[in-house]
Amino acid sequence: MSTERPRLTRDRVLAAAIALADSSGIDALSMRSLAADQGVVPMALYKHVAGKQELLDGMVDAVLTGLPPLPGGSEWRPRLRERILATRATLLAHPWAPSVIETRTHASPIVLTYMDELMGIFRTGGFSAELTHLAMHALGIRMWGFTREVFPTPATPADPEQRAAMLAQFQTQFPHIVEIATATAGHPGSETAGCDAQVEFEFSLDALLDGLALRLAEQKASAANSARGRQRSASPR
Amino acid sequence: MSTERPRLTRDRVLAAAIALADSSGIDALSMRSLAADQGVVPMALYKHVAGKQELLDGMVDAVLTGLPPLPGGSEWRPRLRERILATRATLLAHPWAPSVIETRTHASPIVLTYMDELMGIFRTGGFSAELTHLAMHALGIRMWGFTREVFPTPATPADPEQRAAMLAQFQTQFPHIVEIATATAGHPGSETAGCDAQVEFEFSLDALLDGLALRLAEQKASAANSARGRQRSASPR
DNA sequence: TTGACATGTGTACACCGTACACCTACCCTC
DNA sequence: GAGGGTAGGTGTACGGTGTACACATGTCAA
Repeated sequence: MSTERPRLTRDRVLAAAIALADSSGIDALSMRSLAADQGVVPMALYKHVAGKQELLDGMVDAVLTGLPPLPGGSEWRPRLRERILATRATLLAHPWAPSVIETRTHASPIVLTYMDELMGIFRTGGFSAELTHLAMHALGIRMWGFTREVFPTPATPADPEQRAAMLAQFQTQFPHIVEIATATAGHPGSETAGCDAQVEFEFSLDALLDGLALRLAEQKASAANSARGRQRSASPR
Repeated sequence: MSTERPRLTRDRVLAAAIALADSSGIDALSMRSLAADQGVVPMALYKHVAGKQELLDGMVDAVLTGLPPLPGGSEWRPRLRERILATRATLLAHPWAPSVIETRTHASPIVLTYMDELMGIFRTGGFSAELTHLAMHALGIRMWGFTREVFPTPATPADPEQRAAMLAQFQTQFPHIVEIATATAGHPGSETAGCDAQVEFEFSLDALLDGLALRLAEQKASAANSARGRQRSASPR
């Protein structure tokens, strides 16, 4: 008579964890709350998941499974751009994903595959192994389609009079912040918590890709130079 | 006879917290461990610090206080570069700083001052308010002198035979990762936890600055264009 | 039918942050 | 000097966390 609840599965546990984190936030996701959500005692989860860290690892893997297939072609830049923006689109559905990804300490095969594919895009695009390494570092967390927003806002007092006074003080103390905040006040959604708005992300990504394109050109030029040098020093022999 | 311990101060609490986090890691820093370290009961700390979050805020502020003065001049690029690298040098002494900064939700006046100064560097360098806004987003967490390393390594089995088998499997499954790992194996310190190695950080920063320089040139070009346009349409009147 | 094994339970432990009431020792004022 | 307010430190307690360990149960194979 107690066979109402379907049997627990690792996949079911992960799906429930994702759903719970999506709806109630990552802070509300504890082994206990997840167990209660599944109508089960906390320790039951440990039969399907080694612990909380492994649960989070699995959640990331499960989300990454939804990624579209790797774009083909040999032009590194559009391929990379498309890939990263697709990842962004996938992760945007899960506000907790950025912070969880950032705190992972071990890469699962799925994560490794993702990174290997990105490196492959660089390599087939003409980047040397060395330059690919640096480029991956330059991408950093941006390879996951988001950037950590470090634009925290100070607490504003509720009383409007006090707030006006604070704004006046701000005006003299942080003139550029006020200028930029007012200049871009019309942008809705630029205050998104986990991920920054689309336009800002694309700006950042494209600026970085410009820088990498310059480095690739330098690499090709120096390779051509050294080839000429080798030819020159080899021919007299 | 119990007057051995000097009186607690907010500054003393913050200094003790920083020292404890430096030596034992940020995970070992709890209100209880900090209190024990100071020979005091946990709740005593709350007389000087509102709570744990405020403690962490204060730790960041205390570290930032050690920053060198803002470099002068009007050339945005060397100024920005010097500023950020100086911040990096300051934060490198505190491995916990990156993760703590990332989790702050409110900006203290000290943090706001830092960001305002960065914006000032852009503005005096010719960036429009709008472009400065985007540039700050593009800097993102890199404005603090580090980038989150998202290069986690999978757990390697202790048994050498198993490890060899794993490496062989890696070779076929993640060829680019292996290629790049072996190509850059000689770099010591590239596995640093919180901050990436100096060369990688500077590469990333410079690549990004290249991209921003291009955007600044575009902005100036379009401003000149629209000025010409205005002149042309105004003169007939 | 029986036993093995996977699945779920119950209890317990050591932590965490912090609310609240209390005590104590100092400094300032009369 | 006496008195009192207050800042600093204490003790206890509550609700939360992850998870180790022993035990019960239910399902499938032999």
